[in-house]
Amino acid sequence: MAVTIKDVAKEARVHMSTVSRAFSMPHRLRPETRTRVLEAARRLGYRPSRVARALTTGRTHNIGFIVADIANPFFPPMIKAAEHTARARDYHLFIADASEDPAIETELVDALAKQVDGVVLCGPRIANAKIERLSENIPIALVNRKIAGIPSVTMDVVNGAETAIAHLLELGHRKLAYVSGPRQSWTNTQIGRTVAAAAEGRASVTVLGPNTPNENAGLAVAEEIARAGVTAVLAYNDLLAIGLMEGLHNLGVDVPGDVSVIGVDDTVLARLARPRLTTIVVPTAEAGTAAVDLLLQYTAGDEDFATRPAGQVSLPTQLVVRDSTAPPPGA
Amino acid sequence: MAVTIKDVAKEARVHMSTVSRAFSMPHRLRPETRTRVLEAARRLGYRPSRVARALTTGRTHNIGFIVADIANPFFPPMIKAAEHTARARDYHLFIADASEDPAIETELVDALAKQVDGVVLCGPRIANAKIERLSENIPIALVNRKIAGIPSVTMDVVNGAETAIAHLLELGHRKLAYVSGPRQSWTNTQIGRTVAAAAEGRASVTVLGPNTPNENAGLAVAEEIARAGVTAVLAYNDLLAIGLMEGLHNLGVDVPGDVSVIGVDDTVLARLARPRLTTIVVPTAEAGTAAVDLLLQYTAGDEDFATRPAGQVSLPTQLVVRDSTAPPPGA
DNA sequence: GACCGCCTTGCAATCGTTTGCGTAATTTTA
DNA sequence: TAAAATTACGCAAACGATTGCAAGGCGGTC
Repeated sequence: MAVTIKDVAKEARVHMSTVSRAFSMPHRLRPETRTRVLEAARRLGYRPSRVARALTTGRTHNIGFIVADIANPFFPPMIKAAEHTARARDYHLFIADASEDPAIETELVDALAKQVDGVVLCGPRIANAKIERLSENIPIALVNRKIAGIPSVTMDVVNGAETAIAHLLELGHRKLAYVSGPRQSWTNTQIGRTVAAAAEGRASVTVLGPNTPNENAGLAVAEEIARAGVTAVLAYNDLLAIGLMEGLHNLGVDVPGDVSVIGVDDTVLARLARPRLTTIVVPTAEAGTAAVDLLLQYTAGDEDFATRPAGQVSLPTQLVVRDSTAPPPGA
Repeated sequence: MAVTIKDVAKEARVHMSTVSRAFSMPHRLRPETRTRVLEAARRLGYRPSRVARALTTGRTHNIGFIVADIANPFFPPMIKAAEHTARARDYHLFIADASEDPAIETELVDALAKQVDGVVLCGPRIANAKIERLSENIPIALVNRKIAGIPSVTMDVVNGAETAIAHLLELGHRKLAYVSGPRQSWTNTQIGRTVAAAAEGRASVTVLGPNTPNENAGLAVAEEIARAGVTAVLAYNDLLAIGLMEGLHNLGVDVPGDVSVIGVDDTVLARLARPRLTTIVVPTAEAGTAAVDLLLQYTAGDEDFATRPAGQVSLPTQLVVRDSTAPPPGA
């Protein structure tokens, strides 16, 4: 039914191998035959079958892109950037949603392994050891996780969180809280540690969580925050922060009058929420691009990929102060 | 390197064809051999190669999912639902972002065609005639577009827009505007027509656009709206509506005091914006699910797919009234 | 003018499965 | 218990490309 290399060969009166070469090694053909073949291919509307090609070459020209939750507005810009740069390199992207579940994530890697050249794990919830094991079978690149020997791009949330805490301390806050995210999130532990260290000796820190990083969880944690008597809170991400703000509002607690709130990610939502959310902006699109480039360069060449050096990129973050932070009451 | 059907055959002391059958037609094997094979496969960690399988069967078990703009919050919930239902049917999803460009969209269909069993076009910007032509070569399902003979799921925006206009008329508005979206969008022309028809003889309608459906375009159109002297506007989608609200705010025009604004889609943003946006809610997740199910049922069986009846689904919409609509000034 | 080497192209094996066909083994039937 | 019917499994040819090898043609060199 579909037009194959054989049809083109017949049309151009050459052997299939010549047709193949017209596409993959054009310089090895006499210009005349090359154009004859290409012309025939054009006439017939021939497109090489990536499936068949993959079988012999071992390269599918596909990438798996696994995220924790597509609906989390943190991911779409990253996916978009990743898809665009992949396409520019002549690669296609499988997208899969792991639903914040390590088991699903692992299964997804295994399921995709045979039909991709590598996979990028975004905000993986899998344990390091397991990732290392998986990456023996298939090239893996990480976003928001750092493991020696595995390509990764991370956001410098340490610096971001330090800046955020400094901001709060400067405003005069002395009783802080961290609304933490998923336990398996690398970013989460990074932020948690940084908050503790940065506040050390200057303010108290209550940690609440772990929480699923969505608005409902933020909403649910509001009461606890109100009871805790803290005057400022840093949340694992914008979703939690926004849910929290809504919850506090429902409780009659004023943001930022009674308590200040800071998020992380600077998703579209941060600008839209009222009060507009002070947050740590992370370069998601750049991360997407960097991840596929790192992966592709890791899989390039034909020596065993595991022996090649794995690139590691750290992207800068920055605090953007909006309306959800202010001095504590009575200051 | 990877373990193949041959390795399993050797391990289980049977022919490869038996291994193949152990997976694809287990009932045709003696229970004893079947378990022996399956056991061997398990020991070796064997996973059939979908690539090789695709070559012989002609079915890749992959679906292409093409959207106009991944970053538009309208799409992620749809993609997520589509991916989940596809996975439940043992299919994987290629995602591609057409950047609101018909040429890219067409190219994407062609590029993906050889490695998918069908593609879902979400909010296509391609002309009907071209879609019909493409769908001769590869099964296509449509979201937010209706073409005879092609499976499609559409949102009943006609009813939604009628309700929205009725709402505005009842509030007392007599000078309306429609901020239109992309010219090639089926939804856009549906809404445009409905607005004109519903207002006929009861209110004037100014149409502004076409516009790229994002916040910036909405922001840019604000001045024109202010000058037009209308008291209520329906926008093609939430993004435009929200950008418009921001633009009006900058101009000192009060929403909903001076002009009422209604959006379409009910993305997360609608609840978050201030004033909270009155909008038409459309069932995006259901659409994603329905689209892949329609496509899969369209591609099932082995007669020529073009001869099979194409399912068409219309999903209900509904107006949710929030804070961005009110009676016109002086009413 | 014979030999050598390069350039161009054809030949055929291969990638990992599936599947129609054939045959040996087993069960059913008479 | 022999013949017929059925079942279980092996054989080998596809699927659509890639690629190492070889052969033929050609020009250049001595």
